[in-house]
Amino acid sequence: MSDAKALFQPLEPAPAYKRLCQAIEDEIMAGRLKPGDLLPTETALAEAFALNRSTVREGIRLLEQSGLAERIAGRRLAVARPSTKALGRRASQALVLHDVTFRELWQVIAALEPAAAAYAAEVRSDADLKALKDNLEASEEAKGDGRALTELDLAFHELVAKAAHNRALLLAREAVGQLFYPAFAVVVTRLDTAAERLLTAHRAIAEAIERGDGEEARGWMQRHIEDFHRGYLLVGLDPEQPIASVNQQDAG
Amino acid sequence: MSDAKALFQPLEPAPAYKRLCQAIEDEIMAGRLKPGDLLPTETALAEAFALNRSTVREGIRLLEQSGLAERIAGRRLAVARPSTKALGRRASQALVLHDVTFRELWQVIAALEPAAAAYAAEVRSDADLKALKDNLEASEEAKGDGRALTELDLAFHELVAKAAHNRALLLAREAVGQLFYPAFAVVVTRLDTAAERLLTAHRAIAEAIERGDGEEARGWMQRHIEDFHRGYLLVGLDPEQPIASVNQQDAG
DNA sequence: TGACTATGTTTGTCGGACAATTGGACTATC
DNA sequence: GATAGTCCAATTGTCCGACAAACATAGTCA
Repeated sequence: MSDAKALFQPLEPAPAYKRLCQAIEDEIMAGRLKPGDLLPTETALAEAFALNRSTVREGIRLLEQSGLAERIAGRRLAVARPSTKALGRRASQALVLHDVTFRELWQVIAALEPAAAAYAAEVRSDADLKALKDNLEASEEAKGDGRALTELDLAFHELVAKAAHNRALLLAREAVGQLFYPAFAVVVTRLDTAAERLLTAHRAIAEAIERGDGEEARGWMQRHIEDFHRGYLLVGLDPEQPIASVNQQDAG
Repeated sequence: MSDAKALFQPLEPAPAYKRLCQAIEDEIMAGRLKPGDLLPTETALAEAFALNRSTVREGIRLLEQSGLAERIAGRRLAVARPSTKALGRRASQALVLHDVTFRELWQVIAALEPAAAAYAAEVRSDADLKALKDNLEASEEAKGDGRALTELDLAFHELVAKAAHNRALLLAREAVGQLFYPAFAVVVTRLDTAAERLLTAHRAIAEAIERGDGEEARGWMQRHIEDFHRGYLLVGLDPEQPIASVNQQDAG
């Protein structure tokens, strides 16, 4: 039994619409279809693959959803690169459905963010730096408004990651970053010292990045992330609960 | 012009098949549809949404591709959690299409793997440990076979991540880990010292995890990852080239 | 009881059809 | 000559109806 399973491949008994999707996907991954290239029209595809247009359309939906193709100018279908945002959204969604806990997410950003800060200090551009400073300024003004400050904090961290000029890093943290929103909002809102500590850390990180001091940036970011964890505990939330339940948890 | 873009939202007259997908997705994310639940049949959905079955089928394809639904027993459609494997595959694909470089991927791994090793040392189960030891044993025997050793190395790192019992971490590294395969194969094959160094590191990591010594595990893992980077350079590959081009690069 | 068959259900695929939208060519107006 | 309006062809979104194959179930037969 197990031998047979190892011996024989699935032999492609997939429905036609899946095979069509796979075929186009292969063309894209092989580089024969480049991002931006227009795909044939549905009727043309139907003819080429000897399938009905309905079937072709189903296959196209798969491509569309995987981000490998998108409607250009509302109409024609063009090859595209899956966007970081969309992928991050999918990943976040999946993590929520898997009841991922705060601890799990925190451990990931605790690993990624300090690294991002360090690399940012090494390779940031002037535009990156300006964006960080603008964010700092806005944060100073939003010090009282928990909701706004939360969004600015998330934005700050994303800007740091962008400054590191590393798309893999950006994608990885995008997936987990968004999920912290509710948790962070609770901490910032309930802990009156949180806003000031946050700003201190952000200022220090931005400054270290400006000076090009990677180790300093890494260290501040690490403490900043650990601070978040402490805040989460102080506010009375349980790190072992699914992140999706933050709204329900009694954080009184 | 730029004002108009900021003023007006897209207004979202999305096609029916997208709205259907969104509607079901919302039900899932709200928890009213749980993983495992059977979705209505296509005809039932068509009736419920007052759409044609063809249109419903297009919407279903979107759900299917996003991993939120899958065919159970070949036929009926059931709510599902997007699998880590599938998500990782999509992410890998996206990274390749974005011409992500070795450097970018390596920086992510360099941040994640040491953390994974440290956490693994703290929370690993006996089964995790056994899997690691089995892998070590197999690796000893495959010392000569570059191809096999490459696969075993990737497996070892995945086992470490699994031992950390952190699904977010697992997902993040899955996306980048697979992409290293060709790069790693080249290094192991061309550098005759690589196999031995690799085994030494793996042994030390496994031992530290067994002892529950997180810092030791982290340290060894970190050096192990840095070693990989050195090997990549020694073999003559350029870290700033897209990872997808490893096969083309002259690594002589 | 267990194997077998009949039947209805559900999906995969097909063919054709039509309205709405869009891009482009063409024309009219200032 | 540039702009606006008009028309036409192409393309997509949606619908309708149909049928074969795979499957689940119940009923049948040994």
